[in-house]
Amino acid sequence: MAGQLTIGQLAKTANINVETIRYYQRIGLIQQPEKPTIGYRAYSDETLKRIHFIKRAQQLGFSLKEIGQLLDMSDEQCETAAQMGEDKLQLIRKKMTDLSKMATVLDEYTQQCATNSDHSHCPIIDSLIDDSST
Amino acid sequence: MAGQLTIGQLAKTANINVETIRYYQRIGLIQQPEKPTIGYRAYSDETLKRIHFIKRAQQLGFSLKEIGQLLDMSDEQCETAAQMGEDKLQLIRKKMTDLSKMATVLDEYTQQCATNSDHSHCPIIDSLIDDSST
DNA sequence: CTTGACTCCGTACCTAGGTACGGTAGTTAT
DNA sequence: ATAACTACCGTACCTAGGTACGGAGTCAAG
Repeated sequence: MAGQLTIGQLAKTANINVETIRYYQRIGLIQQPEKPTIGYRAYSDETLKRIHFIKRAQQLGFSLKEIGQLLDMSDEQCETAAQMGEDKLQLIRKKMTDLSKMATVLDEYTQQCATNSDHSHCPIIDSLIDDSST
Repeated sequence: MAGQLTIGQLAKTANINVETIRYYQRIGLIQQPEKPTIGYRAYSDETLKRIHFIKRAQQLGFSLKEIGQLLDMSDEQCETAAQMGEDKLQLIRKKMTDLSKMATVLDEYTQQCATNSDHSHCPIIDSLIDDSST
């Protein structure tokens, strides 16, 4: 069914903004259908699938640029896709350890704040000023 | 010592770009010293400390806007600082679980790629297109 | 006293991922 | 056929965190 949607219908179906679709066209992520002599441009559900792809890939942490590369790949380049996946995985793991470190330090600071009886100083502010732990 | 640095010296000491200092001044994070009639503006090591504060707070995941708020707080507002710390901590933990989910899915995909013998299809691409798991 | 390095200042540009505006053309409902 | 929606299109604007440029002033060394 469907297969022939106006940009507004496509936007609604994909749960995305019309302007975003137009933006994706501008940056070459999706193609703009030919404009018919009569009526509006018709979007196929190929395009809908493509948008779903984009959104899912975004959820996995891929940038639009990387998503473009993924979309440009044909199946022969499975290794490239796999490599990109692994690279991204590395990056995610790195981000996680970074965040973990942040959390540890922040947690320590807020704990100090909670048990702070001297109200003339704030441990958080002091820590950031004095550089005793970073 | 020191205490009287030119912007270039300050930048070098703080290991930061001159333009970045000027940017921080523009957005009000640090104050621009008065321009003397003769010579260049002189930066104190108060400013240096402030930059250190900014950089450390950034490492903890605070935005420049939030850092501005932290810097504006006097010690009476320890509770506010503590609250901001806890809020940020929550956010970090949320980010971590999100990343963890991403990693799980990505890992699964790349594993499938590694054991893929059918070279006419790439599991990563297929997964993103077919939406069988998201 | 001139050359090179540095400061000062405003303004423009950059990435990433969009959102908003405004005029015109085309479509649908009454 | 006229109002009320949409589509179409270019362009401007937004956040965040800067970086780059260009001209003019200033300073220190040779």
